[in-house]
Amino acid sequence: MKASKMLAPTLREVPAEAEIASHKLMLRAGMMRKVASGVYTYLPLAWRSIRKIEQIIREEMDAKGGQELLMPAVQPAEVWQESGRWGVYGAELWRVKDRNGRDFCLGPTHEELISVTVRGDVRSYKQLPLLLYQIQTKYRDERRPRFGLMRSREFIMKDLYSFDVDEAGLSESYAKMYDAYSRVFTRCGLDFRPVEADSGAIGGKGSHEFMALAEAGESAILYCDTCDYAATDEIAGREPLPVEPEEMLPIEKVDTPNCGTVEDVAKFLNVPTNRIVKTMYYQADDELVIVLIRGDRRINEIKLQGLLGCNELALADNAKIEQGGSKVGYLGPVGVENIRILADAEVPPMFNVIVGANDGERHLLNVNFQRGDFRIDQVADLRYLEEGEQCPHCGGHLKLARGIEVGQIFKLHTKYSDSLHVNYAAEDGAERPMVMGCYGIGVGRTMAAVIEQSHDDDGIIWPVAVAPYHVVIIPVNDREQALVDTAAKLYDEMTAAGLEAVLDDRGERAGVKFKDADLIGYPVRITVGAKSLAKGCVEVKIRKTGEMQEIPVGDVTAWLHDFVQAELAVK
RNA sequence: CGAGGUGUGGCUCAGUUUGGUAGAGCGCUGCGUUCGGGACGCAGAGGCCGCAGGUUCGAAUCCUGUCACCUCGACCA
Repeated sequence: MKASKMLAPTLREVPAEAEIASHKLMLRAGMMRKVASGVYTYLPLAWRSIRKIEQIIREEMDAKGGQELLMPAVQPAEVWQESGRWGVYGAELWRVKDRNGRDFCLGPTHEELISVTVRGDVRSYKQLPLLLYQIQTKYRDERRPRFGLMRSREFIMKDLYSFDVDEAGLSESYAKMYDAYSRVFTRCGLDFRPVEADSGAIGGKGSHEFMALAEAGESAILYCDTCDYAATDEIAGREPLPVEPEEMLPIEKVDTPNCGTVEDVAKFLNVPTNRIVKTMYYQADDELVIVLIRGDRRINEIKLQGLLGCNELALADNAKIEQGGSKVGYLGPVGVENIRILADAEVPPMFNVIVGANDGERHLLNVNFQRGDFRIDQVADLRYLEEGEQCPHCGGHLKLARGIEVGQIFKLHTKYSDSLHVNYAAEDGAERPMVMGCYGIGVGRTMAAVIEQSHDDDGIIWPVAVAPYHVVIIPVNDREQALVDTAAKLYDEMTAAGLEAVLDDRGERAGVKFKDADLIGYPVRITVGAKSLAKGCVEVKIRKTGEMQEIPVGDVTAWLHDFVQAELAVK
């Protein structure tokens, strides 16, 4: 590619829309442009990287026996109604109507369609297992698109679906994908961790997310500093630690004016926040429920929603709660009737806790569940684990990190094969539901994650495997014919050798070319200058290390070939 | 969905308070000088100031509406 004709409009200034490094750099390097909120055009440089990531994915999926197909982005409402998700998916499902007013959606995922496809054409256990995948544009009408390709409304995703005869088969498929995903992200040059995860709206039990570690990541993960435990903060949980027994004291009601928060109460009564039990009212669909949790903990609404099995979950309106002397900030479980009370597992064993009194600005001291002071209908793990807590596996210390979710794998079991009747005839002739799994990779997000992890003040530092090009060749002065000729010769030679080269033949000064080369992040830069050429050499600079060396003109192509091969070898 | 903010040339922004016929830097075009880390000079091109109404002799500027975009929040009783 000649730089003079390449559509890579680099910017000196950062467009106002960008917040994080990867987004800024993609805009500045002339890789992408915004069309609407969360909707982008991929310019040629970005598209080359994306195609490389896709190719890596294809190779690894195919290596596990995956077959690529392509389903439509536009999906009729009927199949979503059949699976029951038309009603529960919510506002993120991008719904559209055709000219006749019939409902469709732009697919956010393809469990429904793949199920319909498979149930129509797969009948026998002899055809299983089956691994089908596509790389396709997905749509999610995010309430808040942000960070460029990190969270966009239209994005490219690889989604693979596995169909097996039984759970053992699913476990095998799942293990294959776990391995394939690890290879994909390793080849892309990412620093990542697979972590135990919640299966969210997709449903089913058993899931891992592949997290690219990055401060700009939107997800929090907890991992152990001793063993290999790692989980998203959404699902991380552990058994409560044993509590030291105490003598149960008589309940006492005390005034706690202007103490509407746990911190206020703790300060006012001079006790630690973990002596307090918070009483939270939630609206779960049509039901009002109470959740009790230790004062220094945070309720994990994902766990709560999972327990309740509701579609909508939110803190209840104050108006609904504040009846008969109760006041938000001074709520408690004692004496409450007709409302279901859930408690985090840490709560029941506690002694002499402080709760709101449901009576103006007062709290109760020395309340004990074990004495029957209040009722609990259901106990469960409902909280977030915090950094520094003991690891649930080994007792080591948990650390918190942020990550970008670049992939997730799920065991769906028979969730969709049941609702969508994806059955097969087993060896004994009986009809059984197929056991399914689904496995996604955010392609654009993977590219953004690579940049997020690999850049410096000057620009992107592409790993060779996903770099738009391998090398840029810069004649340092366009008016010296020997330099121009040598650069052109190298360019032809490298291109003929199958290397991906850009010849910077623009009539720019050297400084501009160097700046752009660093910004765009070519792994290798070859500078053709008079001094080196006098010795029959060119300068070769490796972007990643900054390492510079002079190599004879006749040897550079071979050198580059070896360099690229070495970088592409999976570590 | 709630709160705040911003819409002026391809990009970054000034001008809006106090209405008077549209600016700067970067980028772009041409010429010249320069030429190894975002050069300089001269000459140009490019904007119905988001859109629609209104007030006014006159609106980028004031008023009303609307759209888009950005940020924060949507959570601890």
